[in-house]
Amino acid sequence: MHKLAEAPERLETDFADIMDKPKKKRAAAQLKDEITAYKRRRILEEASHFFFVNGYEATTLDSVAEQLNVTKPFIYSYYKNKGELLYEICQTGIQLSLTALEEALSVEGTATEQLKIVVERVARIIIENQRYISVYLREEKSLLPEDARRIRDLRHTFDTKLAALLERGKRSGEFDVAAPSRTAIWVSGLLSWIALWYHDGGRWSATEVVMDAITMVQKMVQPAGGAHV
Amino acid sequence: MHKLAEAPERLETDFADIMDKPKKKRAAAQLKDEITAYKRRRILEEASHFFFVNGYEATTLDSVAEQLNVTKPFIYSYYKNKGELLYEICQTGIQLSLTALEEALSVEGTATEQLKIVVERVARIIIENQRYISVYLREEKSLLPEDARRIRDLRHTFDTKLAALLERGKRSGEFDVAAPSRTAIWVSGLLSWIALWYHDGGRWSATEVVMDAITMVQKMVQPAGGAHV
DNA sequence: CTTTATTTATACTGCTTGGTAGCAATTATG
DNA sequence: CATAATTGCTACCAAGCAGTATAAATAAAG
Repeated sequence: MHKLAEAPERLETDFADIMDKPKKKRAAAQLKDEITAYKRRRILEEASHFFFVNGYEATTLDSVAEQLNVTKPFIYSYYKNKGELLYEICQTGIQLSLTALEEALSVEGTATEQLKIVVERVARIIIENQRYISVYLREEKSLLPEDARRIRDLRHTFDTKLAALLERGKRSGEFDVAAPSRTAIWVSGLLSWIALWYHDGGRWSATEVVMDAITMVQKMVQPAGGAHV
Repeated sequence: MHKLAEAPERLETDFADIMDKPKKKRAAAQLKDEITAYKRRRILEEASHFFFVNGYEATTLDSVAEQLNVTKPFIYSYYKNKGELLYEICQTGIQLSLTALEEALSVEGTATEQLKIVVERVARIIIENQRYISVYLREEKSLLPEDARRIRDLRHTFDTKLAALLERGKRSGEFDVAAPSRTAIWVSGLLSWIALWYHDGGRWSATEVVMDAITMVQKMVQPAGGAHV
């Protein structure tokens, strides 16, 4: 389930330090960093689970530690406090969505084709990372103001790039949108809503939800005269 | 700002008691009940404000009391505990939306006309009662299971009635919706999203948001061949 | 003007929990 | 194997807060 090999996200390596030491030590240091990163990820996963199920304030770090079969000070040696944990969770969720959008936008195609790919990929990412994203949507008020700000900036970037795509489709005549920047917010809202609403093992499968989302968004931008082909 | 005259919602009057007493006493008892109801409303308002801004768990009843220039035991003489306050807030928000929907549905007209009225009125109610509704969306996990259940039932009623309207429009050929019950959920989600996203004094006015919501929903149900007239 | 009932405040408790100081165990190093 | 360094744990504290027992103040009743 959790392969250690699976790439730590951030190796906070000290370059000066690395260059000073022989190869063996460097390799050892890298492995250690990977292990550290892995531990951080595991803590984050379990924390996000509890935050998702019980809410941020109602979750005790003792319960998170217990789930990991460690103790609270263990967590504190990897994160400076509870708030940092929340920030990482929220940031991760939004960053993943933004990355998914950017990757989808890099696929060549008409605005219509691109929009479909965007909605499909982002919706999938949102479902896969539901915990992270819904924790963000619910607990934004628990973030430190500067942390909340940073994440809001990411969301704004998301909306802006989406708006640019709609603008392109509008100019090409594929879409009928009065104000692309405003429509982008509704589309982005529709996608976010999935995180709050989707329930694993619920009435509808992930695939059905993704397909529905595509249909809904297509209709939201479709010209009154019918879909562009 | 807060007129006492403005009708208490629930007069928990004991009828047997009332019938036993002369008119004067009955009138006095009624006034007392109105005052009690008013106090309850004021507590609820301030509590919802704090829950909205800081979150449920992060809000202390001492701070709510201070805002009202009373003390914590005062609150406890009108609500049995913090959880009851949360329940009333969440319930109020969803009940208002449902009532708005039902009233809108009682207006005669084609499915297209009715849908427009529904979206307009519900969106307005959601904006006006944003605090109550967004507290519900964010703090559902903090509710007691049975309370959460009761409110989910209200939401389900909402979605079902909305689906019936879409079904009617589908049969009349006004709407193009593959599965009304599923589309209803997206529409209901779009409306709920307003509570999380709208910001008083933000970039867009309440009226603009309502108009946008109408447009979006109309497009979501509009047949590929263009809007029905 | 008493007396009784109601309403609100004072003052407290018990518990939870974020966070930490200092110790034990484990691992790496020469 | 001895020593150094890292990593994790035990045991604790201080603060915050939901909830309450009880007294004071106020209003109603006679």
